[in-house]
Amino acid sequence: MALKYSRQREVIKDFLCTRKDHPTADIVYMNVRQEYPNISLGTVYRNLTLLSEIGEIRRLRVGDGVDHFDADTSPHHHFICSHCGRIIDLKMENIDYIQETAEKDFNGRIDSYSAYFFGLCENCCNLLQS
Amino acid sequence: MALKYSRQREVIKDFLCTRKDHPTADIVYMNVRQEYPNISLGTVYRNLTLLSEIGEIRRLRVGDGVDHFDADTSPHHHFICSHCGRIIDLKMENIDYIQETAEKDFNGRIDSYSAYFFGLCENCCNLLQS
DNA sequence: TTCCTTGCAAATCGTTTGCATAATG
DNA sequence: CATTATGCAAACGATTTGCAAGGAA
Repeated sequence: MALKYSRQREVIKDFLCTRKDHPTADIVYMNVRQEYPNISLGTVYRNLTLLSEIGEIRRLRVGDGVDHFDADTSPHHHFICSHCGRIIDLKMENIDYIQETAEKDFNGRIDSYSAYFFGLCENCCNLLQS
Repeated sequence: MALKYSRQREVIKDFLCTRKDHPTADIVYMNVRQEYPNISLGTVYRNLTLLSEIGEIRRLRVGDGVDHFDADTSPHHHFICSHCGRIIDLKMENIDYIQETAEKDFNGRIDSYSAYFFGLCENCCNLLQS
């Protein structure tokens, strides 16, 4: 299964790189279609899956029932606004020791973890208190 | 929307309390049906949703595309085996300070967080190395 | 009698897949 | 030429919903 070049894949990746709001497949589709009008939704899904399998992007399952995608593959955590659903990158100190904490009393092997934070984003905070 | 008693809801809740493996709606349905043969899947979904909304159970979205349910609503974290998919309760020291860590550089309000750990469970560890 | 809950089936939503065709190496 | 990728549409799996009938307060 050697990878072959595809214009569609390039456009998808490029688009994702311009965004830091973790778009869904559908959002990617709608945007990419403006530059590449007859791309199909299936192709978008296939490429997003492929790109995340080879580690070029990350697939985020934040619990809202829809997959989100992130071109930033560096280790970082996310905040999800319970009001508007926005997903925001968190810049925070390393918390990898929670993995060691979890390993202490566990019979098995822990390889990774994911941490999601929930609450109100700055926008919604202001909006709701006014 | 005052809550009225329903036998179905009781049976669902009772069943969930007997399990610590975080079953899906479908598993709940199949089991409950043995005691209550003509319950419908829709009713199971409706009650699981209702029960989690009033805080009597917890809905877990671990990222496998299916919702799992947990009768244990006390704060605790979960481990998901990447090989067999099993979801296991973790008994571990409190790590709530990761929320404070996250709050430090964040403009907004963080109310909660969820942490999931991934790897191989004890069973699969042994299985795969033999 | 009010209105919450049910069973049933159809609908919805996000995602995946089969297939014939097009593009890459 | 061999093989991967595409567009399209149909299929899929999990979950939700509309509706008429049943049951609790």
